[in-house]
Amino acid sequence: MRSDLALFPVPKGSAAADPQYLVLRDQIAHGIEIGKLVPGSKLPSERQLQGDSGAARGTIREALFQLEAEGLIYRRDRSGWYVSPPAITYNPTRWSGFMTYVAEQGRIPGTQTLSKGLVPAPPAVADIFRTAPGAPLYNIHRRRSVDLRAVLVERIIVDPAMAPGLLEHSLDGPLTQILSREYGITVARNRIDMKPCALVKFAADALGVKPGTPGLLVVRTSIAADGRVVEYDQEYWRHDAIRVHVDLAVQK
Amino acid sequence: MRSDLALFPVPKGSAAADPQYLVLRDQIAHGIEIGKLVPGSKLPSERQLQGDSGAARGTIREALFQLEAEGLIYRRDRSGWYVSPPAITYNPTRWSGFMTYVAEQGRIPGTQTLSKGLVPAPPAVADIFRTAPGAPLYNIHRRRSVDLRAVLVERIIVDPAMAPGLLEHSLDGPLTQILSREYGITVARNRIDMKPCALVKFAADALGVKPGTPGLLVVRTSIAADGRVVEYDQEYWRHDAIRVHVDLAVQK
DNA sequence: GATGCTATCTGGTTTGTACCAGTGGTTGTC
DNA sequence: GACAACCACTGGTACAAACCAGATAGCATC
Repeated sequence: MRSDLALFPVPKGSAAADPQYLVLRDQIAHGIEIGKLVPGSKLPSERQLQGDSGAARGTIREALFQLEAEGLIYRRDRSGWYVSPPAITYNPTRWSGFMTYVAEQGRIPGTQTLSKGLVPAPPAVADIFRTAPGAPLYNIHRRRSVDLRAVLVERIIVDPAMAPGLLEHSLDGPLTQILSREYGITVARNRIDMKPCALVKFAADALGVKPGTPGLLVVRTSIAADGRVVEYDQEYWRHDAIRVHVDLAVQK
Repeated sequence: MRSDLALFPVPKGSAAADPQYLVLRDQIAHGIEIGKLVPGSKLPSERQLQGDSGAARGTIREALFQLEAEGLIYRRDRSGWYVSPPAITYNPTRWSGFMTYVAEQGRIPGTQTLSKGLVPAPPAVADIFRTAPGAPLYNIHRRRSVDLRAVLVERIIVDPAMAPGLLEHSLDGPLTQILSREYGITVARNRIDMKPCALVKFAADALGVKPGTPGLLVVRTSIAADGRVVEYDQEYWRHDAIRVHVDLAVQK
């Protein structure tokens, strides 16, 4: 069975007036549940499903969008619809980098650096780094994948004052390691913000999805023991690829 | 300006080949940004927009769905489209109940108990409470609102052994307070799981939205100092109503 | 004043058609 | 064997036309 956070059975509701697209949704979802369709496998084409069910293509697509919103399937542009692999659990409390926690879950992590360079700090970012607006900051743009499927695109900002020459290193590995090993920087605190979002164009393009596909925006600010900001990181995740788990003691 | 987690300007991308529905989206989004449309206000009807823009109704709806996915607007079934109010920030690290943190953000919290009773524990839930499958547990179903708009529906499970007679109390207020004041129970740890989801039928009905509307599922398990589970809570949030903020020290 | 009916407005669903544009496999050439 | 050209297939976008069903407000009635 698909792992699911919702352990309670969901009341079925009267099957009476379910619109056709929800009925179709149920049929496909059932196929996934019983394992007729395994993660990664391709669904029949829309026109194929149309022929099978007799519904109009628009109705078929409505059902597919539904399943996509639920994270059960995803699409590869103009290639087809595929069954989603299980999500990666992200645990901000147990701090380990992407490469580590993906591997721990028995999956294969991958990283590609899309671009790196110096950019002048926009006012809001300068504020975070406590530097002057327009001051040059390292800007790294990476794409990360699980089992060869791109799951997130991120933009990392680092102050050159903290890690001079950072861009000379290969950034396709764990950045945390580089910062600690090469520069002796250790992170003391993390501030993390998350919100469901629609993937904006630059993220959608990098992930090869349609702009507007649902996603999760995770913004992480890593802070050193002396209070300086080590790293500011915006991650745009595919919404079906992530699950967040936080385990914490209650602060009074 | 709308508060936004993404502090960096998003590269515009070539405006050349933007499909029509994205152009429409931009126009409406612009209207919201400059304050021509304020939170809570109603958009013109779909047919009205159709007349204004000359596009087909389907195209108009495509643009509206886009804005909905981004959390900028929401719909009230068969009533119209409205501009979304700002999201509530949810901070699991600073533990205070819904009533408290909503009020702290200058908004008006509300709670409605939809149902309460005893249910036999499904196996997975029994496991969490370390009790026998089928053992009776309190099951509370509530809807919570911000400024009179329903933002989440939750299902709370409590073991009667820990809080006998709990259902006799009014549950339209903070549950945490009842548990601590009436039963002397204090929460020591919280385990929280989050994942983007589509709102299943029962949640969608309670929130008055279409099933499949994007949402965020938050599952919280509260644990007492002695390790017993105090409360198991599934919250289905409207995706545009919540933002999560976690602030934590790095554990080695 | 409260109640209940009704006309109308709004989004919800479905069908059908048409054409565009990227993917990916095949074929043919060098 | 490598490469380029080609083409069939797949999803993406857009239009038009209906009809359904809940929301709402105004009106008539009790």
